[in-house]
Amino acid sequence: MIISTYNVNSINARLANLLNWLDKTSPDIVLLQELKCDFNSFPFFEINSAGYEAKIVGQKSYNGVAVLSRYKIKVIHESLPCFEDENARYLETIVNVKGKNIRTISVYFPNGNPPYNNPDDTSKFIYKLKFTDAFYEHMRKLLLTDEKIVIGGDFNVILTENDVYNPKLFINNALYKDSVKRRLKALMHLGLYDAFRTLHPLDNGYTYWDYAQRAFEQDLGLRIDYLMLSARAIDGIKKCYVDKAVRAGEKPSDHTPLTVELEL
DNA sequence: ATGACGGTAGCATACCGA
Repeated sequence: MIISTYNVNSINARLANLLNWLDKTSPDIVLLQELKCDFNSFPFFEINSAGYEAKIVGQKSYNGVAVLSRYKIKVIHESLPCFEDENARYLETIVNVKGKNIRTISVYFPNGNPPYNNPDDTSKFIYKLKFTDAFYEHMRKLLLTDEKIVIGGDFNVILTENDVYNPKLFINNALYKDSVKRRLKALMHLGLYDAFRTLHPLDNGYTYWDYAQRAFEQDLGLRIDYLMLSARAIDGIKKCYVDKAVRAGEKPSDHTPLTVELEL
């Protein structure tokens, strides 16, 4: 079972890139973020033709998340329960793989930094914390069960100094604030396992490089995309890796896919 | 502190991102 998470930064701008990657790597389940399109603009025909069912929560211009699968997908939640949100950031599904259920969640956490033209505006940061708190509350309930759960997403959190090319540059950044890191650690203490770190304690594991200043060529990256697995799911882990070739390819997203291989 | 650079909306330039 191969499961990937990928922030595509517009699925329509990334369609050739995405289809090429699906063809080459053939994941069973893909969790996408930042579709940047509404339901009617989503390329269902092309995705279905590639052999994948797609369930999506769309939004014009911003956000948008999807679950793609070679197996049947049942939608459970199209937004975070108990959280009023106009943004499309959360999709929870159950995928039935040869009689076994796996709960899959695609999530796009808020960035939280202020707009450039208003650096004192904390409203986006407050929204980020509220979204994260609501996510925690939902996970607390979900993780009382004994299910196989795989969460893939752009968490917009730099957890440690090993997850960023130059920690000093991010001291005042919303991705690296203590209150944000504390919340991600609290989530993990509920029983979510960081698949990449479990297998690779020392590698940087960057999944994002800024488009500007040739950041990718210099490996000025951030590890902000995560695959978080419940205990039952991490039990079967075989491999976990970042697919840097996609970021190096034609017309890339600023993120690259992160993949886990598991026994169900 | 600002702007790289890229995407969207929509037609010039503003907003968003991490």
